Amino acid sequence: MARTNVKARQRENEGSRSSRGSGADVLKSLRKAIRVLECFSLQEPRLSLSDIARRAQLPLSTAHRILATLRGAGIVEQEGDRELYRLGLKLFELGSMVLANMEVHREALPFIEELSRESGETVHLGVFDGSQVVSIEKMDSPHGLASQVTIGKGAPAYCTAVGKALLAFQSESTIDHVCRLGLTRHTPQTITDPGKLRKELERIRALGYAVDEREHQPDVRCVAAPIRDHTSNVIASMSVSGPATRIPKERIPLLAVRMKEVAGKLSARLGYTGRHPVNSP
Amino acid sequence: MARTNVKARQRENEGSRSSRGSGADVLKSLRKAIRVLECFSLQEPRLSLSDIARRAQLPLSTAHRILATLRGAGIVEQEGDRELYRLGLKLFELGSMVLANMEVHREALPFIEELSRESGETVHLGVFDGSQVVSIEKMDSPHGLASQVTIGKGAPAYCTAVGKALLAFQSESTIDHVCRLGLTRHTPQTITDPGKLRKELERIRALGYAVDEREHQPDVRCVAAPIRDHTSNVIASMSVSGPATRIPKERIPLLAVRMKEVAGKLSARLGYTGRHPVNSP
DNA sequence: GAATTGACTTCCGGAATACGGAATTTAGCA
DNA sequence: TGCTAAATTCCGTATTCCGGAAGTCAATTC
Repeated sequence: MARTNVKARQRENEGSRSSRGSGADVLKSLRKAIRVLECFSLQEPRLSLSDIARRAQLPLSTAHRILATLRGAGIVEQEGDRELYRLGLKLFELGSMVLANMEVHREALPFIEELSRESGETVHLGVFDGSQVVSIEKMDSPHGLASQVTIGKGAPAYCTAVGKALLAFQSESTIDHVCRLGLTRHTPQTITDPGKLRKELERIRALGYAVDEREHQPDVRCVAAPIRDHTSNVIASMSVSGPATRIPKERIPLLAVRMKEVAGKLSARLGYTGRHPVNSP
Repeated sequence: MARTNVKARQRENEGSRSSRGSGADVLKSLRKAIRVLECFSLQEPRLSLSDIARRAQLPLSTAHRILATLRGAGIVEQEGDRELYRLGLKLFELGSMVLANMEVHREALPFIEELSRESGETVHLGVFDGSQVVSIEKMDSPHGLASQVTIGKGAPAYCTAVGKALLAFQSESTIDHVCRLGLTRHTPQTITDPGKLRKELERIRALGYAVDEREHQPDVRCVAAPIRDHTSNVIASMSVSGPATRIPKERIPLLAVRMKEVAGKLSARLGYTGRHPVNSP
């Protein structure tokens, strides 16, 4: 009995330590391996053992053991025997499967192309990962400027059109979470006040589209509309974006109408009927 | 001296046991987690706990614990609390980084577009994962037929043009490995005899390009050429492919010249100078 | 070319951690 | 409402992993 209580208490403590809600603190070894993978970034795609050990806060021998296992599975790669590590092909294969199975991505492709052609600007499709926007498709118009955003890389949700169009339809607690992570200023126009952000999201819900008024990159405007699936939940959003000179404020209302129209068509293809949300108890 | 030899032999044994290069049998828990991820496929992207436990040959409770941890990290996702599991966004993010950091992919894009436009056929860029080809980019010509191949999915190395162009320049032991895995017949033209395959690879090395003579898909012909980097190693290959009616045998020599030319240009951009291979001791 | 340095790799005993069978809960179905 | 199949949780055990330390290797310096 005494023993059981001790264990239970230990588990509780561990739970509160992670402070991340519905996660699990179990499988510490696996968590460490994930920490190792998270060390890699677009900026630093190649890391040495000691770099990784430092970043993941693991002893050298532990990091080494994890990397050896990951390498054996093709999840990380290493040129020679004593070279830098990088993420491996297996990870790419697994990652591609995520997209291939994402219905919205498949269904969106023709709409994205159509929008890109008719607007002459860059079109984005993004989903929400709980705190950031992940761009899952982008198409640059041949005439437009190539956009800076990379597919697969996270971008802030609170200062991009795609992000705000998604964030506006998330739960209150999710919005709280994003605010708590901090609203970092990227341009003079970035909304950094949680109160103002909430007002903005309110407006987005009312209008049915979001505008990025040079809030993320200077001199870039975007217009985005939310996409719903058969459960009526907003699961993605779509934007057009371009240099502020080419997308003046006057052009926004028309673009917004068009984006809402296309997002509506796409939502319909995903089974959205406009009825009340399906409750998941 | 003696000691060093013993160690070297041990390493060799491990290598041959796992049959995948320098694997490691350490970290069983991590290996189990990887087995779980490998259960998912394009055909079956959504699996229940018991499906996964069966496929990965794990007890239910173990599989459940692993999935809970992976879910906590966003590597797998689950709609409701008791729904099917699927691969998660985090995996997509990690996977995209692999491509973004792959120099050959970046540098190849303009060449791929050029080839696709001028040939009017589908163009592929692939790399070798040790036993299969992984397509890392593909571009369908607007006039051509949309190809069946999916980016990120592995395809056989021994019966595709991209695959053979890569395989021809791999080590003898790698070629052995591929033969040992089996040369499955896909069409009447598939080369299923290891001896004949070796002859074919020989020919490819001599000519500098590979032809898929309807060996993988019936009535599809491809021509591929290898791409080298600054170490002179073949690291990727590029192909044009189309229906046999539109790519008759007579057209192959010209296509081959063109593919070799483009592959050469791309290799040059990757630092290939045509000098002798850099030896890695 | 010997010695120093810094980084990577392996070893090993202890104990924390993960295992997995069994019990419990949940949901769907008859 | 009771039944079945699946998911989830429990908990004692012992397997597996941990991580400090010793060993190896390669590059650089003197």
